[in-house]
Amino acid sequence: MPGDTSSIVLRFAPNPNGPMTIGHSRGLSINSEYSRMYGGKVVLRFDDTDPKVKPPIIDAYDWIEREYEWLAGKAPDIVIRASDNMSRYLKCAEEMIAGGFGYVCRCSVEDFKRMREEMKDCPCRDRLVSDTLSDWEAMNSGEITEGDAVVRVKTAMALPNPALRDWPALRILDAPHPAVDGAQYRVWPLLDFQSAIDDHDQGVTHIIRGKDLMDSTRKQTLLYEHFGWSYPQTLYWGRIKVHEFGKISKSEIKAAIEKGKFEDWDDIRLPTLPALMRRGFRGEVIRDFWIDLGITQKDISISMQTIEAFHAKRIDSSTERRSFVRDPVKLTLEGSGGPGPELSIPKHPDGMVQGSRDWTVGGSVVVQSADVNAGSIRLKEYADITVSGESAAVDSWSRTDERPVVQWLPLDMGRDAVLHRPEGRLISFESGLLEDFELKIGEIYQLERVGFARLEDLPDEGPAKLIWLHS
RNA sequence: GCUCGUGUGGUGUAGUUCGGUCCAUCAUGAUGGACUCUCGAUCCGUCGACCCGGGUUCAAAUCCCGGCACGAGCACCA
Repeated sequence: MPGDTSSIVLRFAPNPNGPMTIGHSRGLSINSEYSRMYGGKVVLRFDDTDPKVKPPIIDAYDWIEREYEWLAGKAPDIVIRASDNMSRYLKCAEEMIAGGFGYVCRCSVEDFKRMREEMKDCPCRDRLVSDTLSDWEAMNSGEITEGDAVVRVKTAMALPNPALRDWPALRILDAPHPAVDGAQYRVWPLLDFQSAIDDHDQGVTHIIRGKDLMDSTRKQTLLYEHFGWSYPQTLYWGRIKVHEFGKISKSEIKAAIEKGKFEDWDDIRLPTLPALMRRGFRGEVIRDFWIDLGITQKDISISMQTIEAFHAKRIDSSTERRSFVRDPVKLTLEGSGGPGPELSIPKHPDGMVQGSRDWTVGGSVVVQSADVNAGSIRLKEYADITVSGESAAVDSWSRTDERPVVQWLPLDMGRDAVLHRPEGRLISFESGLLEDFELKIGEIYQLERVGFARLEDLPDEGPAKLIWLHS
């Protein structure tokens, strides 16, 4: 990391207009990891100064703090809401106007766009400071209506980069803010202005952000020069795309939820952090995954499968096994001798999880219907059998030949369960019998020959609810 | 259109600052085999890349010039 790293201050600044998504998780992982490496601090700042186009959701402040902790493994060092700093932004704006490096512009959007293209000064640019100051007051008092004026930072209209030419800093918005008292403010700062002031006020030393914000850095640097501040060191990462999800838009997800296309923000088909949490992903594994990828400015495109493979590898050795027989068929066992009714099966085949699952085998067992077609099968860890109709003859207790090994359950050991599994735009429901041994809500199990799943609910009445994690 | 950024196997990366130690690293993937009473894991092998074209040089992934491709910004969004 460049610059003085003796006591770094980083920041992570989401908009609380929904929970975080997998996209945010990269930014947060990288910021929190750098903070850990250098013994620095992270400011969690809610950039919530657009009550109109991206209105904050009041619950999202808490969601995000929880998600932060889940992913980073610790709470943020400082939590700030931009909407609490409104008076500071307005004061800075006034100072900017009074200092002559900002002005109130009353041109229409189209007119200004044209002047920007033609590199021509806007007529509002060279008005007397006193005139533009009175316009500023009029903006705040309500004499100027929404859309009729904007405060711009005076840079230069001849700048080669069109994005930098007299960029907009504040605008009028007549909309209530859910976290701010009523109609207290009319003029709200845009991101580049708000964030620039906050970074300075909060003593941010390093900014690590997506390279789509490179022009923000340049805009804000120009503003810092006006104020005589020095800009933080800045690092960028490239665009990230997850194949399965494409572009993620919180407002589109919100609309889809309202239309009933998804259950809620934690619908298991969604790329949100609540959905990932619900499926049983572990925050520190997701974090390690992003850190493994590193930060480069290259645009990258990864598959959810890559994340899942990484996750499976990390949790495998600490995840207990359970049997889950889908589409079960009941078989009556006919045979004598054998190991007796008590059976002990390890919680994990390699013994990384100590202990065993103790089964009591009665006269009946269940196997998956697709497995009985093979005729001769081996009930794993138990017996070689040959199926005929609804009964099965035990050929041998020990493994004697190459017949397929199948999952099974003593009938009395199973309880009804439904596995919920995201299948693209749909959710599939697979019913079966789940091994009823030391089940705990919230726990992740590897369902043998099926995959990893989280046990979400274990009602007294009705089937247990399993949520698919990954294979 | 203007501005900025990025190009290394299918995917993600190391190496580029300061040219040689790079017939290019590691992981994942694909594939062949061994092993295994779930999936897998493990072990052995194989496949596969420096965007293109010039230039400088004894020597270029690395430096220079010119293309090309992709991405982002040019919002009264964040």
